[in-house]
Amino acid sequence: MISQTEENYLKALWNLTSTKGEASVNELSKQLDIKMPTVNSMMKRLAEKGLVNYESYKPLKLTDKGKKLAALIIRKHRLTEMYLVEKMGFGWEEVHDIAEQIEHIQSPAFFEKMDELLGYPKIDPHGSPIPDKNGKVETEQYIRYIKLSDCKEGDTVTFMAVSHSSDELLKFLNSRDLALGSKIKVKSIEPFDESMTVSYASRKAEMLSNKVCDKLLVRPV
Amino acid sequence: MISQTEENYLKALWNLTSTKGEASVNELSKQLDIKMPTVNSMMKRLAEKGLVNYESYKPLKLTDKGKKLAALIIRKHRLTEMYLVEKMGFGWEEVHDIAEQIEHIQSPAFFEKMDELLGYPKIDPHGSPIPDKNGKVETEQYIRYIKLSDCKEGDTVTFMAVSHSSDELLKFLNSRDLALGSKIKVKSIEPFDESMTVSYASRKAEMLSNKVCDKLLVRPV
DNA sequence: GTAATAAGTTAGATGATTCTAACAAAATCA
DNA sequence: TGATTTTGTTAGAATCATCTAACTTATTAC
Repeated sequence: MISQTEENYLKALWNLTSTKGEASVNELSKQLDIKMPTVNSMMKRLAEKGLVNYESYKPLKLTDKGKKLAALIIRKHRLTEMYLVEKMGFGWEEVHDIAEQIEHIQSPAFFEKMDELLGYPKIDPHGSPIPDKNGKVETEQYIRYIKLSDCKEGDTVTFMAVSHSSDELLKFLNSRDLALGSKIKVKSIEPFDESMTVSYASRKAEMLSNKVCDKLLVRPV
Repeated sequence: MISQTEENYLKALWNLTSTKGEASVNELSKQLDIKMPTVNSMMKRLAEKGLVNYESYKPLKLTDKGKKLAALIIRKHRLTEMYLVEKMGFGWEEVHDIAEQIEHIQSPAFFEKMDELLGYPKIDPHGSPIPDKNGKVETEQYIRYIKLSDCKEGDTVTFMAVSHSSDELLKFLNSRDLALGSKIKVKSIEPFDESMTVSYASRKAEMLSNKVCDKLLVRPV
C-alpha cells in the first residue's frame, strides 16, 4: 500500500520530471517544502517499493510503475478539478486546494462516476491533459502548445492552457476576462521588458507582462 | 489543529454517547477496532485539547467543544452521503465508505457548495439528521421515531430512517424494495422469533427478521 | 465477601514522517 | 586546479499513532 505522503512525493516528482525526465533531491525538497534529508530517505523507500530509481548522487527518475501510479493520482486531481468547476460551480482559481485533498480518496467508483458525469473529459479547467485510466497522457497536441511569450508581433493564437497556474495568476486572468479558448492577437511587444500588448474578445488593448505571457500556452490559429 | 485520526475518535465517541451521554474506553476500542491502551492515551490527548472529559476509571464524555466539533464532522459526512446519492447517482448502500474519507476534507467552501446544491437538506439518505453549521442537531422529530420491532400487529407506520446501517442491511432492503417513506403495515408477528410479516407498496407479505425490524425506525401514520 | 473476570492503565517498543547537525561529494568559480 | 558553494547523505532525535506485556482497579459471580 502507498500512503498519502508517498503519493504526494510521487506526484511532485511526476511534475518535476515531465520535461527533463529527471529531477534532483534539492528540487523535490523545494517543491514539497520538505527538508532534503527527509526527501532523501523517502526516495530510498520509494526505490524499495520499485517506484523510483534512486542511486546516491544521481538524479531521480520515476520507474514505469512509479510513472503510472503518479499519473493515476494526477488523473484523480484533474478529474476532480473539472468536476468542481463543471458540476459544482467553482471558479478555476478555487479548485486546486480542494482537489489536492480529494485526489487521495480511495474509491475507484467515485472517480469513475465523476468521469462519467463529466462525459470523459480530456482536459482539466486549466487546459492540462487528464491521464487516462492506464496512466497514459494525451500529449499529442499538448506538447505542441507554445508559450505566448514566444510569439511575435502580429501573431494570432488561441489560448489553450495555463502552465503551473497559481491562484494569483488565475485571478489576474479572470480580472482581464482572459479565458481558455480566447483568440489572442499580439499587437506589439515592448523591447525593454518583453511585455505584450494584445487584443482579444472585447478587449482592444491589454498589456501583459512577460511573467504572465510565459505561463500562457497557446496554439497558432 | 486536529488530525484525521483525532476526528475519527471524536466521531466514534459522538455516536457512542448519543444515547447514554457517556461511553467507556472499552466500547470506543471496539467501535474503532483499536486496542484499549491506544484509545486510553488518545483520550488523554483529547482531554488536553479540551474536547473530552477524561478521569481515570470514569466514563468518557465529550465536552461542549468536543460535541460541536464532532457534530460538524458528522455534518460533513451526512452532507456528503446526500450529495453522492442525490447528485452523483450512488445507491444509499454505496456511500458510507466514500463519505468516511471525504468528511476529513478541509474546505468550508466545498461543503457549503454541497449544502447549497442540495437545497440545505435536513436528513441524509438513511434518514439521519444532518447537524447544522453550529453543530446543532434537529432531534425534535427524530427522537420520536420508534423501532419497527416495537410495533404491534395491525400497526401502520411510515419508514423514516435506518439506524446504524450496514451495507448488507441496505442491500437487503433494496432487494425487498423497502425505501424510506414506505407505508408499512404489520400483518403478523411470529411469537417464536419475533419476526414480522408486513405489507407495503407492491409487496403483499414480506417476512422481516427481528434483527432487521430492530434497525428500521418508523413513525406511526 | 472473596475469587474470578472484565476493564482500565502504565511502560516500553515500533514504524512513519518529520526535523537539525554534521559530514561528504559534486559543481562552480576564480 | 584549488577553493568555495551547492547539493546530497548519514546520524540521531522528536512526534504521532499504533502495538504487546504487565500491572491495577472495578465489577461480577458464587
